[in-house]
Amino acid sequence: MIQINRTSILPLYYQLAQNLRKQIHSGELPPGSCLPSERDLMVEYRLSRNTVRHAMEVLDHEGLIVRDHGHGTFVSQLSDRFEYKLETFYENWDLLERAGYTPSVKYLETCRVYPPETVRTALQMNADQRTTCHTLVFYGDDHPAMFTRDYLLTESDEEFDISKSGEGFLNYLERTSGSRVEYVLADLQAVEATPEIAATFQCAEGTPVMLYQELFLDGSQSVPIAYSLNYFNQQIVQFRLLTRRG
Amino acid sequence: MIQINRTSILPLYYQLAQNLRKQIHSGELPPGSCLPSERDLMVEYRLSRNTVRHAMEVLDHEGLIVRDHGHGTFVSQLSDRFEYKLETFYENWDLLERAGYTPSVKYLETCRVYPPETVRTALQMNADQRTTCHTLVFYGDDHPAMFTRDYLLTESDEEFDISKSGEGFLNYLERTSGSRVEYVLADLQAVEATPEIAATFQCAEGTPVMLYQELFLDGSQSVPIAYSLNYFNQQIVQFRLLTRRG
DNA sequence: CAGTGGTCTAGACCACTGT
DNA sequence: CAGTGGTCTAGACCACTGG
Repeated sequence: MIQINRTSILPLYYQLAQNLRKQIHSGELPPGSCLPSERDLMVEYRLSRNTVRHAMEVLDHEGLIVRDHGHGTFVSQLSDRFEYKLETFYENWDLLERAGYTPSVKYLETCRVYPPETVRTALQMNADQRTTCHTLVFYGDDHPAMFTRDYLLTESDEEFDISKSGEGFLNYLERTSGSRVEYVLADLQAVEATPEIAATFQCAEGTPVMLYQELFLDGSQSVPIAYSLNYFNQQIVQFRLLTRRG
Repeated sequence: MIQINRTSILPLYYQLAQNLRKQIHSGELPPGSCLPSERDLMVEYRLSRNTVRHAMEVLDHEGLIVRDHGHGTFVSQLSDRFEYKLETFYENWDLLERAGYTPSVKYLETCRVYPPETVRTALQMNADQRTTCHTLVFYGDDHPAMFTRDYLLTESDEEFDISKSGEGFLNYLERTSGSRVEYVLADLQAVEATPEIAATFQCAEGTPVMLYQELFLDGSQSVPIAYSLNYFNQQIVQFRLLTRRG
């Protein structure tokens, strides 16, 4: 039960956080239940108070626990009511899993194209440059959930077929670009379903759909890596997020 | 320049963060510029390293700075490119200010109503209970930006006219409910403009608009305080958010 | 009151970056 | 190499909550 590997490369606070996360997700620590006090965890895991607090801060920021001054630390009662953890981004695949679906992907095509102007400027490109463009459809329990078009700066025209390789998009992106994706600047709009989207989602043309655009950035926030257009089928996935007071 | 009040009620890390925030917003520390190292700040403000790091963590979570291991800490180059700070929520008024508009509000009406079922269940109400309902329109530079309908649990049928009182919605909410709003569970949908919305936004009926629903919660996450329907005019305000790797 | 989380110190060592 | 941020310790005192 108590498992901290002191020789691991992983930081101790990280291992403790992961341990508690598992206990929460497994139901061992159900929503609303009380966590051991920081001092108890100190003794139990033989860690300093600051290290225990570091772990708690991580879980706190994720929205998984609530800390009540002078009272105790409790498992959030909302932990299963939002898809978007605080301040983190997700791959479409993971979003579907979090929403309780079994994800699958249909790969449509890969090609080299001159991107739309919004994409071009976001990626800081010249007008004569082309991008690699992947088009995919994600399914949740075989219902069409997301229509995705990714524009990559890399020259590679390697096909990206997640359904075959099993490789996540972020992994693929980082492997081909050599950069680590650290930030995503996202933009959310309500738009009318184009014929392409309507056919995919089996809805009427002009139906309101959510367009989620993502600009992938490295740790310096100045090197764009890719741009992504994601149309969401609201029947399958919704945007639910938990925010807190500033 | 160096101003830390050691007798203040405010924590030292908080004062340091506030100091740096001001220097960033004033342009004294422009985007991309390098902050003093943690050890320099230690000496400059006569604080321990941990306290300095605590301040940096706060700014980091806000997305205001970027920390680069072995290199330095820098002011984010995106600080003006997203409306939603990480993990925090905003009042409509503040959103408009952040987007560069001069906000104003038109107060439409206050009444006691039986709320829609989604609202009723979110607020954990019985079918025979009524809510106080406020309807407002927010303007940015006199353009209609948000159409808002708030459902409050409080009995009060006091009119809430922000344009007269100058009181923020959160303040009003906390004053009348006696609870402090600590969390907002939000839900984002693309919907067709109803006749009411179309008239307000001066767009065609059926145009896709963004519906942002908010459930206001107290610190325990178990006491609902209010529910809010916000229709956003995408011509005026967009949802742009910065997320980071989990 | 005892117990909780919140703040703070003064050290230490490590991992990483640039020159 | 010197300098940066990342992790960790072992203390201390405070502010708050409940019985």
